[in-house]
Amino acid sequence: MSRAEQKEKRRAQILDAGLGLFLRKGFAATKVQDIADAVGMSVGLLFNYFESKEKLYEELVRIGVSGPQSVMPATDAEPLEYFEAVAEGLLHAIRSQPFTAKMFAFVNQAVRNEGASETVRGLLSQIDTITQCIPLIKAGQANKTIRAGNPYALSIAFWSAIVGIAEMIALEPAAPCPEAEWVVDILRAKPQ
Amino acid sequence: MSRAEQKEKRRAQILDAGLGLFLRKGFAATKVQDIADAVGMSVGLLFNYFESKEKLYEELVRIGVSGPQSVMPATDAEPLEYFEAVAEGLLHAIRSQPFTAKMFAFVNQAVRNEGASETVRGLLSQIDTITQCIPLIKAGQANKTIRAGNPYALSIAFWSAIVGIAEMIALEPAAPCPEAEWVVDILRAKPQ
DNA sequence: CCTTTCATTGAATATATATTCATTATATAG
DNA sequence: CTATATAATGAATATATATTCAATGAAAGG
Repeated sequence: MSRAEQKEKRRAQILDAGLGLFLRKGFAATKVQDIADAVGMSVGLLFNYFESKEKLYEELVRIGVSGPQSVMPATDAEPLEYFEAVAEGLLHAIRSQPFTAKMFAFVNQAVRNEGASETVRGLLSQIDTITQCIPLIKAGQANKTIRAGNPYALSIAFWSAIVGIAEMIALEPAAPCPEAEWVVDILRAKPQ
Repeated sequence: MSRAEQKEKRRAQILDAGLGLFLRKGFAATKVQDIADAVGMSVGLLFNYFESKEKLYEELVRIGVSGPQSVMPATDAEPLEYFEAVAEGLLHAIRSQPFTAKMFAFVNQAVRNEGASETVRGLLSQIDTITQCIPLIKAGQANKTIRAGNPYALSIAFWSAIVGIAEMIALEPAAPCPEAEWVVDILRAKPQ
């Protein structure tokens, strides 16, 4: 293995260990010593790969916001079907890819957490899924596939459930994952 | 106002400020200086009321686990109606009582957070609402009022939604609160 | 092989933050 | 009113943790 490959692998190990620890304990409660221990390296060495704990965190946020889970593609699909597809896709990814589950939960935790650096807040500001979904919910209400009610509140309910489930599965991968359909029923209009 | 009343009032101010800050930033990221600033007192004085930051946090957890939101009363009621009552009651409390909303979100955050002291973990260990609800969900499935599916997964979905909504409303009281009925529809069996 | 580069270490340093304490201000109780 | 208790302060101290750095080891490339 070349030096460059070694370096990249080491970097990935640190990022993965950092992701798990930041998710479980939060930024401030995670010691660089914890991360170094998790990877199996000395603290000093960790600083050869990342300038600071803050920069490591930033890098994870950067990866998170560019990942598939943060993408809300424009769509012409029927709104409720769109939410079904999003829920199916996310829950499937969460169930089958531990890294994706952790990253999804991490980003949503980072969004809520105040006191992040300016850089991090800037990266995260683009993510406001709850607000972005409101027009789609209105469209679904217009064609009677989504129930009546405050669209913002409906978006909060739907995404709270998705994010909460993701956190649970990320922290306890052995727990059974709920079905997407159940969550979509938060939005679905009752027949008649 | 007597000295004793003064002291009690001051103590309550510290607890309330601490609750808000711990909820927003987490234990480690919250500085005693932040709490003192929020109350409008010097750091030194804060230590006349609480032995340490840790003890202040413990006291909040103690209050939280003894509060109404942690109570899962035994019941003979029809299971789905029970979940309807719980959702109604909690969401109403969360909507109308900021302290309750914050406390509910705080306790659920504390439960997930690793690295708490032994004392705190002991206090929190009694709370495992998700597991406690499983028998009730099975009963509801037996009488066809709750949909088929893994009861544990159903409990996760239901409580993830409730907790997520509580966190959202606690952090942004101006946001519209979802209806209890929408959340209960995660569990509700479809007609026929 | 051997050399040279770079990964790696852990102790030393810098920094941030919890906690203490000597002192001052305030207000209660008598 | 005054004496006294206690509320209050903020600078000093202790401690924990991030970051640096000089020294060592290993292995890639010649």
